[in-house]
Amino acid sequence: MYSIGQVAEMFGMPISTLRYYDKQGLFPNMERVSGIRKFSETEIEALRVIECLKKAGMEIRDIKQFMDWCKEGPATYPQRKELFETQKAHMEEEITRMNRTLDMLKFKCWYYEQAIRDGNEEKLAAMIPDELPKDIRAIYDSSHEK
Amino acid sequence: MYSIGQVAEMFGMPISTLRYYDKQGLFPNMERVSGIRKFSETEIEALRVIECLKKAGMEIRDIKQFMDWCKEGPATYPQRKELFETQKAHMEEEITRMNRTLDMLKFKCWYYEQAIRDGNEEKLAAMIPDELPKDIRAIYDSSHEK
DNA sequence: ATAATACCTAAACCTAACTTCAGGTCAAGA
DNA sequence: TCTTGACCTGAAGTTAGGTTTAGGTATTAT
Repeated sequence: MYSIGQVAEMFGMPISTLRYYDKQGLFPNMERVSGIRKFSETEIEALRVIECLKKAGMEIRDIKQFMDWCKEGPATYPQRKELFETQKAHMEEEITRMNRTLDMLKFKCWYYEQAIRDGNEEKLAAMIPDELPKDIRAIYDSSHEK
Repeated sequence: MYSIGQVAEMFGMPISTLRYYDKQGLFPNMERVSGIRKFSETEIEALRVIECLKKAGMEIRDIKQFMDWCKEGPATYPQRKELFETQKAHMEEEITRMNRTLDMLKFKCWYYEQAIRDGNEEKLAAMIPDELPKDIRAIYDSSHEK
């Protein structure tokens, strides 16, 4: 059994955040001894889950939903699975999108390297092939003004 | 030359957002005719850049900085390059982190598939090898309570 | 005895990026 | 003429995910 201060220390997060999570219902089983929160292994594990799910971009609302389903028992396995399937699809989409953005950033880095070397952007215009993806061209074109 | 309404239509965004961007200084060269905003090709291009940079997770503040540097001319090439290098590193880190999270989500999907098939989680305990990354074990362990 | 800690609460505050609102200008159409 | 529609402004409201504040309790150290 840990006090809120100990848990905050363990996870390197402010006490206020733990109280906030509790208020949002993320520790539905937490005990109290004369008003004071007692974090058991259950809550420690829940906190690890919370960190994971937050990294997955899940909102507090949805994390609470998950915690509530866990509390309800095996009948909610399908819902829990569905939740993770949705989250997985979302994350895959995000990664795809981010890789596209990364390509653009790489192009921009290359572009400015050339521009610095040449002293101006004009010579570059001729070098940029027309088949660049539209968003990369956009970012290229826009660098023209002034 | 486009009106704010036309641009909003073109980009599928609310007029209020365009006014907000303008107020934040993202269109430093925009003309006005008797108080009314006139979006030229320059602003259209700027808007495409804004969309790209927002996807890269850049804040409005930083996008404004970039727009201002563009206005200042070639002397700011190094700063602009630096901005994109930083953003690129940040995005690469993000992608790495997200792939780890994705692994966890895949595990969770698999896990619940088994749990649903078996009807309970107990049989699974024996199947989970000890060498699982800590965060995956955490999410596994936590599914135990109740 | 008293003062420092560690805990508690409700409620106000914070930031980013918008959105909504209330009130005003101006040109074109019925 | 009058009213509709597109534009303008500053200011207030919104949402998420906390953080800070003000005031209170309970235990421990001096």
